[in-house]
Amino acid sequence: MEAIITRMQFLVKHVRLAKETALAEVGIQDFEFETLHRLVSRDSRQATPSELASELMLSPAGMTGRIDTLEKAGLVRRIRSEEDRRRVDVALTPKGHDLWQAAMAVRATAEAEMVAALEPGEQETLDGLLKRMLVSLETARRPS
Amino acid sequence: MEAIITRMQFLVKHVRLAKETALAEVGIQDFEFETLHRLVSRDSRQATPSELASELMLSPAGMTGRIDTLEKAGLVRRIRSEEDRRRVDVALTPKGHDLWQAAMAVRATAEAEMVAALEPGEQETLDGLLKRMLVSLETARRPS
DNA sequence: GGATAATAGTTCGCCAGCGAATGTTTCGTC
DNA sequence: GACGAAACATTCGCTGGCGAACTATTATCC
Repeated sequence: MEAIITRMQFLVKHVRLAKETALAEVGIQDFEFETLHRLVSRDSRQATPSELASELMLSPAGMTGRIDTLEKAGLVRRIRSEEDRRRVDVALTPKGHDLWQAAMAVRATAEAEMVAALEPGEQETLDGLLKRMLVSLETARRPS
Repeated sequence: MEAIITRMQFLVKHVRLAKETALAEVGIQDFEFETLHRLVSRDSRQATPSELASELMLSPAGMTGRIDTLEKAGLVRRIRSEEDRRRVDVALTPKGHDLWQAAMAVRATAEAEMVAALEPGEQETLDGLLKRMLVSLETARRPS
């Protein structure tokens, strides 16, 4: 039981390092890519910092920092919302979209390396188990 | 396939946060506990920084920082090796051992929460899959 | 309708970890 | 036996992220 967590931690760390070195070839960092990825997965290609922060399990302060970096690199731009002027929309720039696309290719190979040890059927089993654990955690956290 | 990695990352992050808040009650941080834990799991109750660094997947510089913190807190002490004077042995102090023991209790409950969603049999399945992925990564990394 | 609370984002100070460079000590080799 | 290479740990500068305090805007309620 304890082994499960330890092993997962190592696997995650391993894959993160592999991904980082792979992404370096495209000239982008892991946390930048991850943020762009969340943006792209949205229909509108944009989201508020709060939404991103919660999806990425990041503190608001940390999110601001990330967006700063991305904006300075020209991959993203901030747009103050008109209806609610407290809010800010983070929108993907064309440059950001291009870089995301380039990064997608190298990322896939880096991540595939880890799962390659398992048969397709086993991968499904694994995914199912992980999903159930996640769902259980989400629902357990709700009442708080 | 991509989902597997994403879910694992979230689970790991989740359990790390839960563990951190739990460990705070005992007055110890996650990275401190993790280091103590590695020390305790050794017969001699001590290890060199390099050994710890590789076991914890940490850079040498990061390891030095951790040991500094632990030493300042009196949980650990540095002993220069006599045979090889480049080496340093990190040894657990009585205080360190006590704190580790207290931390073990709260940690267990925090980590168990995550795995609780699965039946014992499923836990074994999961552990087996994870283990195989780890072994595969280790052996693949060897030739480099 | 004006005081008060809640919400969204940012700033500030701090910390753990990294990479690169450094100081020591030991090993290999000639 | 001396000298260059390798091994260990550390220092230094930097960076991403966090919590707490702050600002600005909107919602609530008497």
